This record gives sequence, C-alpha cells and structure tokens, in this order.
Amino acid sequence: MADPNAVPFFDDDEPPTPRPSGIAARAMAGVMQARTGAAGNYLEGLNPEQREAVETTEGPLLVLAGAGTGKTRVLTTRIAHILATGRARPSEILAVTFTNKAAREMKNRVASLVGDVAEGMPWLGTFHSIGTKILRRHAELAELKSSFTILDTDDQIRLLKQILSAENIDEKRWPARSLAWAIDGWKNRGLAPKDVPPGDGAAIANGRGKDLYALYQERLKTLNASDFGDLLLEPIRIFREHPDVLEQYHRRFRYMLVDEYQDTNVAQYLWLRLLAQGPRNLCCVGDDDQSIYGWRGAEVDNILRFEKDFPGAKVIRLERNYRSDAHILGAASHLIAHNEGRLGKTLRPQGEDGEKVTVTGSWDSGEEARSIADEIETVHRKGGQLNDIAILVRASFQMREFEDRFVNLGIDYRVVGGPRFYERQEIRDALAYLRCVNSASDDLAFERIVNVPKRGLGDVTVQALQRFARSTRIPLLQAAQEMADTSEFKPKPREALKTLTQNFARWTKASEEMKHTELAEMVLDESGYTEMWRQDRSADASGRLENLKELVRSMDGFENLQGFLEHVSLVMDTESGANDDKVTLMTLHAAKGLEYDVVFLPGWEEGLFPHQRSLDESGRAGLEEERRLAYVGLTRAKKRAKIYFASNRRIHGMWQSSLPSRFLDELPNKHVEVTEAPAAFSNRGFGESRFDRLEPFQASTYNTPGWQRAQARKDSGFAEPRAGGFNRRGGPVVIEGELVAKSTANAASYVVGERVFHDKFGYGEVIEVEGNKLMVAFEKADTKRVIDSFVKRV
DNA sequence: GATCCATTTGTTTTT
DNA sequence: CAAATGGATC
Repeated sequence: MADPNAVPFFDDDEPPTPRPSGIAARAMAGVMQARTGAAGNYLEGLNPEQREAVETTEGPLLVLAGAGTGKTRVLTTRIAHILATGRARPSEILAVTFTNKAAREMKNRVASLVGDVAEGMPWLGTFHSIGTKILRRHAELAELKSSFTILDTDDQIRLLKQILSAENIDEKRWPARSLAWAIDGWKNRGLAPKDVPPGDGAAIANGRGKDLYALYQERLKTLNASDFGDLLLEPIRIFREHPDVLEQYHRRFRYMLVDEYQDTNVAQYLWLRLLAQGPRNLCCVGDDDQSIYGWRGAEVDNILRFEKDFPGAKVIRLERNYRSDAHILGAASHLIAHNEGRLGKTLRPQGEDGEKVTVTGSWDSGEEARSIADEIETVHRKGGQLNDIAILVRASFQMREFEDRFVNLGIDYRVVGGPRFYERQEIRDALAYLRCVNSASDDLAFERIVNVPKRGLGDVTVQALQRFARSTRIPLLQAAQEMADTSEFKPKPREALKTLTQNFARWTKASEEMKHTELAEMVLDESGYTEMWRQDRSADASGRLENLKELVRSMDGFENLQGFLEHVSLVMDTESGANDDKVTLMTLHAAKGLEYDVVFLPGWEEGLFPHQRSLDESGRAGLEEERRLAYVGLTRAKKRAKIYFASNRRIHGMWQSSLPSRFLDELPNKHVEVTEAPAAFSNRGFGESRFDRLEPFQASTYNTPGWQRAQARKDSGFAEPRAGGFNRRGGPVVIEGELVAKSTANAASYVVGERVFHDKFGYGEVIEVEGNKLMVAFEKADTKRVIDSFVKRV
C-alpha cells in the first residue's frame, strides 16, 4: 500500500447518521431475523441473570461472572441483542478483549447468532488492535506517520541498549531489560515521561530512569515506531488533548463491551473511561477471583471500584456454574474464600456431586510425573479422550518431566504456550528482511539482519552507518547505500554493503508486481538466509527451515505484505489446527478460560505454589494472586480435579525438599479425598521450610514420627480439621502469621470493637489487635485468636 | 570480526 | 542442571 493515507480506517466513513429508531429499528430487526432464521431465539436458554445482563443495554453495567457461568455467552448474546433490536449498527459497537483468541471466538459466536453481520464489526478486537486502529488514524497528533511500525520486545531492548550506551550508562549495572520493564510499567500505569513520579525513576540508572524514558520516546518518534504501550497511551493523550477527536468516538461507540475486566491495567482503564464519558453504555464482564495478571500491571481495583467510577452502575452476578461438579466447585469456592477484598460470589453447582478432588503426595517430582502419566493411561484405556485431559503447572520447568514421561510411554501431548511461533529467531529474522523491503526506513529491522547471515559487517561498520545516518537524518538502509559508494570502508565491507543494498533495491522494486509469498521466498533465498540454515548442522536447523516454509505459507491468507506484517506484530499466536487426540500440558496462566473433563494439578508445594518470588515481591497481594491461580486451576475441571505434591524437587539442578502447599490446608475436608498416605509425611518434617534455610541441620531432628505427632496435636486446636490431616507446620498459626505479618505491613488493620465475620466461627467482635492477629469474641464460639485475613468486616 | 569459554541466572506472559 | 549472555581471546 503505497499511500498510507488511503488505508480505510473506518469501514463506514460517512458522517454519523441519526440512529435508527422506531419503525426503522423494527424493520432492521426484522431483516436480521429473516436473514438468520434463528436470530429471534437467541434469548432462549439463558438463565434469568444472564438474560438480565443481556437485556440491560443502557447505562454502565458490571457483570460479575464466576468461572464457568456463561460469561462469553452473555457477551455475545448481548451484542446480538443490541444488533437485532436495532439499537446500534455493527460499526457502532466497541468490544474489547485481551487476546486475539478471545476476539476470534467472540466474532465467531456473534456470527453464529446473527449471521454475517458480525463480519462488519470493525471495532471488535484486542485493546491493542483497536488502539492501533485509532492511532493510525490520528498518527500525526502523536508525531507519527500513519504507517508507523510496531516494535516487538526484541526491538525495544535493542533500542534501549543503544540509548544506554549513548548515555554512557554501564549496561551491566543497569540492564536494558530492567529499564524496558520499568518503562512498560509506567506505560501500564498510563504515565508519560513527564508524569513519572520522581521517586520512581530514582531506583534506575542513578535516578536517570525518567530521562531515559523520555529519550526512548524521542527515538521512537524519529523511527516512526510505537511499542505496545504506546498503542494505548497515545490514544489516551490524543483523547485528552483533542476533545473533538474524542467526541468523534463518543458519537461512534454507542455500546461498549469489555471482556476480562479484572485484567485491565490503569492505562486500559483510563482509555475506557474516556470513551465511556460519551454514551455511558459500558458493559464490563469479569471475575475478580480470576485476576492473575497483577504482576503485569493488571489492577484488580478496577473491577472492585467499578460502581464508584460509574455512578448508577448496575451489578449483576452470574453464580450458576455449569461447568464443574459440586465437589470440585465446593473445594474451589472454599479455597478462594481465604482471600480478602473480593466482591464476593457464591458459585452454585448445577449438576451432581461428582467425584471428590483428590490430593496425592509423592516422594519426588519423578514419581509425581509417573503417577500422573499412569493415571492418564488408565483413563485413556477406559476410552477417555486425551483431548479432555490437561495438566496445569505453575512454572514451565515443571513440564519437562511430563514430556519425558509421555515420550517414554508414547502418550501424545501438546504444549500450549511454549515459545511462540513469531518469537522464534528464524521467524524474526525473516520478518526483519520483509520489514525492510516493506519500509526502507525500518532501522531496527535493518540492524537485525545486516549481518545475518554473516557478511563481514560487524559492529564497527554498523556504528559508522549509524553515525552517518543520524547526522544526515536518513534511514540506515539509505545510509548504507550512499556509504557503499564512498571509500569510507575497506573493500570487503564495502562490497558486502553494495550487494546488500542492491538486493534491497531490487526486492523493493519486485514487491510492486510480485505476489508477496513469492517475494518472501525470493528474499529469503537471495539473501542467503535459507542457505545459512541449510549449512547449519545443528539438530534444529531443519526444523527452522520448516518454520520458514510455514511462515511463507501463512502469508497466503493476506492481501499484501503490509497487511501480513501488521497481523504479525499484533497477533503473536498462530492457529494450531491440530485436532488429534492429545493431552494438553500448559501453565495455569495459559489455562484461564479453558475447561477439561480431567485436570491434573501437580506441584502444590510451598515455594513453588504459592511461588516464593510472588510472596517475596508482592507479599500478601502476591499470596492472594497465587490463590486465585489455584482457584483458576481447580475450576478448569468439569469432572475430576487431581492435585499432587512432591516432597523433593530439583530446583536449579539441586534436590530440595519441599512442604505441601498451604493451599492444601485451605481445602475443605468434605470435598477432598487423600488418595495415598504419602511417604512424604514420614520423611519431611513440620515447620521445616521456614527454618531450614537458617539452620539446615536442625531440620533433620524434626523428622522423627514422634515429633511430628506432637506437632500435629499442638496444631489441633485451630480451625477446622484439615483435609486429610495435612497439619504440617507445627503451630502454623504463628509461623504463617508472621509470614503474613511481614507482607501485610500496609494492609488495613482492624480496630478494637469492630464487628467481623469468620467463615467457621461466624460473627464476633474484635477485642484485641496485635499486628495482623486478632483476638475475636465470637457470638457462637469462644474467644479465638485469628489472623485478620481470615475474617471480613461486616 | 568471529569464536570460544566463563559467568550468570534462573515465575507466571499478551500485545 | 541448563541456557543464555557477555567478555576475552584468536
């Protein structure tokens, strides 16, 4: 696309027409009904709450949709309803999701409800794709051309490294990675360089964090580039500084829908709030109990304070769970009840009790993998589909053991969320070539491939090119072209540059008449890139060549090179069409939104799950997020949820003993079954993990059965009988209490006289406060000492 | 400019 | 224990 201004940003750029009303609306609805046949029935089969959520079209609405309560169904039906009743045209609905997968699914499901009309929903997409669309349209207001490129993380880091070295900052002490992380964080919080609080940048590069951020932004503009954060941040700035632009969108978006609202960060929130200032028909769907991306900037607060932000908001709770059997749901609900600051939902099972959640201990991670694999074989032999089985792990290193085992046993498996296709080295290299052909000024892409394959163009040459390019304000490729004609370089690099630039000139010319797939093949061959991998005798070289072929094949579905490149930068996942029967192996994070008949949950050990780092870095909030992760894991299961923990696990190559996760203690007895009295208990002591780090040898003295029994008795006065006697950790109250105390430093504490509610003991009054421990006089029980996080204010 | 060894550093991940 | 960086060497 030669002239970027010719890109049709709005599918219907005619001036806004008066909205169809009265007869027109009814006629329109009639048309749709006639076209789709089934359209009139879309409301059937919804339960009363779902139906209310669909039909409450006007005004702000928060739908609290617990796991498995038909959230996507509500969203899609709501869109169908708005369309079918003629309240808005497809192009007047803004519907945002986080992932491309969710967007795709929503599009498909709306289409199946109302027919092809959904194809014309130009504003259904991810935050980032919609942000891109807006930014391209108003690029000039952000000092960009509408053809700007979108940087991936690799480019971002490379750019930051350049800035750091230009500023003479020791990259060893202040790695580009952490600067990138900080900038990302600021962008997530909606902060431009000037808004960064002084204290924030201080911890980075001797207080130069803020400057560096500003420099980075400057460089982005000159490169005509934007990173992921800018795709949201720049529209926010444009909306704020140009009310007329914002108003255009107010007129356009009559209805707004947001999926997974609990995952929004501050920037996304601001973006939404600006847009929702117009027609206040904003519908957010989410589940505070499934917020697991806090570490990435998501603010559970956004969902917790929805009613405050949007006065008059209606809140509808979806609590009927159609997914899991009662035992699974009971276990999950009880677990998550240990979290504070929830909006609170009670998931109600719709089906039968089903099987209890099982908890199995094993000696080490190998045994754990073996018993899970055996179990899977059994299920499979009995005719169960492997597709209905998933193993959900906390950290990806846990996957290896399962993979090994599956390979041995010949069980087919797939790993979800491994290294993504577009993130592979060979794919990024190939894309860099194409980016250069597509836009001669894509300096970052050029830098990536100047010397890949090796052409003898190293640091020295590239630096010279950069100096020249910067001083004359021309792109690197052009600089290369011009310098190749001078005697600046020695003959060898000069020749290499000449060949390269001539190649690019030829390719760019060819791109005008050639089909883009053929062009890609030509570029990759003539540049010597494919040859490079053919020469490579390492094991994965042939796989990489295969990937390159796959890349070219996947380009087929696109109009042109430009369209394909845009897709790649925003859509990092590739549709894996494999429909064979395989066990799914993935992280808990990747599992959100999915469901399986049988779910295996290995690795429930202190330190791994909840993850130590989460506890260290985010304290109580971290613990609660881990707990939500456990909740997400359990609620993926329809029929069977099976939890495992091992007493020994190899971490960083060293065997370490581990204790069962505290989450196991938080499972209710009546929904849980301990399948084996694990060797784990007789070998591992109580209260060990916290002490053995300080006094490694003392720990072993605690390993005698007698000591353990003593500890178990000591523990028995507290709380309910624990699941299967998992009363590890002698005096867990104190130990846990201190642990929590450390992390709760700034959590709101209780005051004497406050009325509180405790899950087990009922209502009571606080009579003493000591740190995070409370003495509470319960109405229906004695006075007990409890941890503040176990009670709620009334 | 390229290659080899030593040192480091190990969650979760979309766009 | 391994991968992935980075620095020192050829």
